[in-house]
Amino acid sequence: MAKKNKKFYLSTALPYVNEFPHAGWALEIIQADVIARYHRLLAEDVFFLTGTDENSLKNVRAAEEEGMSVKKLVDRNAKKFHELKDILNLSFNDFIRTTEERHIKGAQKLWKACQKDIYKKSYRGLYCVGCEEFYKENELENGLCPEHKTRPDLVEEENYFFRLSKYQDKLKTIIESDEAKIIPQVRKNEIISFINSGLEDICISRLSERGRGWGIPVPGDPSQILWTWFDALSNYVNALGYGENSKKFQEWWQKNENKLHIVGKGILRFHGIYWIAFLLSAKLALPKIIFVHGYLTSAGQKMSKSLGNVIDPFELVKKYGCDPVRYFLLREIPPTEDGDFTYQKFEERYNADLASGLGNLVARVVTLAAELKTQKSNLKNRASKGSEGEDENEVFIAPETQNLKLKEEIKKTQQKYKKALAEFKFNEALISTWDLISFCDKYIERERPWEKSEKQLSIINNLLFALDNIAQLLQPFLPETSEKIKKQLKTKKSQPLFPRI
RNA sequence: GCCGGCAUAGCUCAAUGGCUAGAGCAAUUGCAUCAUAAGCAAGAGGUUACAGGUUCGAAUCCUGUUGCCGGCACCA
Repeated sequence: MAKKNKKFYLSTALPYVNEFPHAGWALEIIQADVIARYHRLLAEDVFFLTGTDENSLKNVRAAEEEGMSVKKLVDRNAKKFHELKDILNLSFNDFIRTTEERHIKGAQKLWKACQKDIYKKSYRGLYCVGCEEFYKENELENGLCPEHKTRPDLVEEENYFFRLSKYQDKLKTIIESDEAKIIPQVRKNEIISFINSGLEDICISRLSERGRGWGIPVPGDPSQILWTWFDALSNYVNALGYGENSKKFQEWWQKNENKLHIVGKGILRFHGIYWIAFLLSAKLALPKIIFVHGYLTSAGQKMSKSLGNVIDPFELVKKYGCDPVRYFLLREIPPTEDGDFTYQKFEERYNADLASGLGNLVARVVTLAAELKTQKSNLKNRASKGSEGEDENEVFIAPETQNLKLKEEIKKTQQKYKKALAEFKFNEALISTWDLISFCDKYIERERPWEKSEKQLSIINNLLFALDNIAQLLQPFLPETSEKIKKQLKTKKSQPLFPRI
């Protein structure tokens, strides 16, 4: 009888596809990938979801600027986002686009499930015809549109509203008690203080003509489309088959405790409040954890087209390779705060940690092991010809080591690593791993395994054992490098992992 | 403006109110030569933003000042 593994569901946010992906998005999806791979290592069944948000008016406008149909634009850009899978070695299981039938069906089903909390009301706002956008009073410059320098019209239209106010107390309890846990604490506090300031009902539909008909129609009222956030958030259940109430949906969402959303700090409210409220209204299960990461800046500034400082993950990988990019983002950027990218910092990290640290250690150990292997097989050949095959095991990764100090060091590293990952502290998990690398360098220096001695074999075995463990720890972070190390330990053929820059 | 957070070595960050405030990177010197000029060791680097206060004792707690950051609803 096959044992049922623990299930683990995680999602990234869905990025707008009005532009190509930048390195900030790479940060989020790489963080998610590490968590997914780590849980697979723990022998859990993992479902890792990502995708693209395509119904936004932003996409309509981007298409107009480029003079192409919206469909064509979102197809082209969504493809680019999906290409990151190969470029960054991502292991997501599903990629949902909000223009897919399964999504549309699910979003409309969620709307109907929330029906008792939805009502129609007229909405008044300041509307700029040029921008085709509503502005708030404080967004205007001297009462004029900042873009067109014209006076916006006071427009009134009927929209559907969601009774968010009704859920205020319930939401407060859920967030405060960690029934849906927001990590880190500062973000949780922000959400609580936002709830405490009083929740008003929110508008969850738009007039269809404002979006040129692009968007998901409100069930029973085709003159309106779903507000993009009501639409987009439902992807987390739609990909599991909420639309047709599939077995998959029941197993992975309704009956599964381990559900994680990974989001950027800018969209926390949509997840920590609105999404929870929609789920409560529809009487669906709630996510367990919402992990909120910071943003990636470029040379200290926000990445923007006009500043020309946007970091392109495709270029980065082309120049340095996939694992160095993963390593930098996970090691250098504090997981829950903003972190900065510069080429100088990138290359410093690369040379110090990857080339001189990990790469050099693997090279020296593999070379030592290879030399010992050659010596041994020469001796053997002189004694008796052709007893091949046994050599392989002469110098091999010992399944155990007798060196208690090394054993203890590895155990200590594993514990720190585990604790760090449970708290999404990717950088700290890597720091512990690099402490073990440094321990090995000191061990080599002390034991001098390049000198012939009786201990030589056991020293090198110990090192191979340690490196095998290091490769294992690196697997979620640097999957390709982890494989390469394991292969070199086996074949004893040294090949530079990270050539110095 | 209101609320919250942060300020520690050149850089990135540690330090339940308690030993001489610690690591890594960068830089200096010595040792080593298995290794990708990589490794190891040592010394150097500090008014813990500033000014007060509480305490036997403060980076840590309190007050004030300065600076930076975040949140403050429908960003369609």
